[in-house]
Amino acid sequence: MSQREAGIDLDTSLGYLLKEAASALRTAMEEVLRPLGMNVTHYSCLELLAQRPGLSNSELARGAFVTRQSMNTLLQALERDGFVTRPAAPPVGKALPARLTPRGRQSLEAASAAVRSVEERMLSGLTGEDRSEAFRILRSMTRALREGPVDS
Amino acid sequence: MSQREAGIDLDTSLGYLLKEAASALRTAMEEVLRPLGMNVTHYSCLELLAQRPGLSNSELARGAFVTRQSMNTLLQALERDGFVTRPAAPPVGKALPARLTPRGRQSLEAASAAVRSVEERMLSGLTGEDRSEAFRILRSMTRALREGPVDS
DNA sequence: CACGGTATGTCAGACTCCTGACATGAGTCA
DNA sequence: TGACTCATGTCAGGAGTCTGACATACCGTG
Repeated sequence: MSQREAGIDLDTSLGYLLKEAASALRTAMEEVLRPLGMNVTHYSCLELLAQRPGLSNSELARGAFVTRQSMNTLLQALERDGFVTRPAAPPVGKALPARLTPRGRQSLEAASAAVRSVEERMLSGLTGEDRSEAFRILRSMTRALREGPVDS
Repeated sequence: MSQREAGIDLDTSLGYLLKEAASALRTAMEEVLRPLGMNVTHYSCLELLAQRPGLSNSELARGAFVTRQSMNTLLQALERDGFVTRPAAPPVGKALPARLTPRGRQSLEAASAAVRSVEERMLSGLTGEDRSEAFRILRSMTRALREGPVDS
C-alpha cells in the first residue's frame, strides 16, 4: 500500500505544507552537514556568531530556535572543542559574549557553503519574483503567529 | 542588549525564514494543544487517521515527519489510552491498519478546531492570491529539496 | 522454487531537547 | 535605599526522539 500514499487532504493545508517544507530543508541540511561533523543547531550557532559576534547564550538560543539550556550545552561543547570563546567573567551583567575562534570560522566556512548549496537547490524552481513573494509571505505568517498568541 | 535583536543578515535567507515560520507555527500549535493534553505529533497522528483511516504505523510516521520507532511508541500509548485501535493480527503483510476510536475522534475534534484557528491566524494577513502563491512556492521548495539529494 | 531487495513492526540503548527551578545582575520606581 | 521586575546563566530531572538492530512478510527475477 505504500505505492499510493498521496491524496491526503492535509496537502491543501498551508500549515502542513510549511511543516513539510521545513522538514525537508532540515533533512537536506543534516545530510550535507553530517559529513562535516555538524548538525543544524551546531551550524546555526556558528553562522549566527559569524554574522553577529558577541551574541550571548540566550540570544543565540532565540536565533537558533532552541532553549537557552540547549544552547548552553552546545556552547560548552563548542568552547571545549575550541570553536568559540567566552570570557571567564561577564563584562557587564551576566551575559557572556561569545565569539568564533579562527578554528570555528574555518569550520563554518565549509558548512556555510554546503548549506548555501542546499538553499539554492530549494529555490531552483522559483523566479526572482517568487522569492520576493516567499519572503513577504513567510514574514507575514511569522508575524501573525507571534503577535496574537492570546485568544481574542 | 536584548532590546535590539533585529537586523541579523540571516533575515534575508529564505531558508532561515522558513525555519522561523515553522518554529513559530509549532510553538503556537503546542500552546493551544497543551491544555488539551496533546503535543504536535500526537495531534498529527490523530488528524492523519481521521482523514485516512487504516494508515499503518510507518505511513503515519512519514506523514508526521518522525521515525516509525517514535510513531510506534506514540501509537502504543494512544492504543493503551483508547484513542486508536489496531487489529491483533495484520490482515495482510505486516502492516497493522490503525483507526480512531469514538474517544479518539472526540479528542481530535477540540484539537482540530484549535489548530485550525492557529492556521487561520497565521494566514490572516494574506489574500487569497497570496495563499495560492504560498501553496505553489512551498510545494516547489519541498519537491526541489527531495528530488535532488544527490550531489551533481 | 530459491534468492535478493524492499518494507514493515518492534525492541533496546543512547542522545537531544525541554520543563522546572534557583541564584545572580541590571533597571525601574516609590 | 529597598522592593519589584526582568533577563541571564546554570543545574537537575524527565519526556520525546533518534540510531541501530532484528525478525518477518511481500515482490521481483533468476
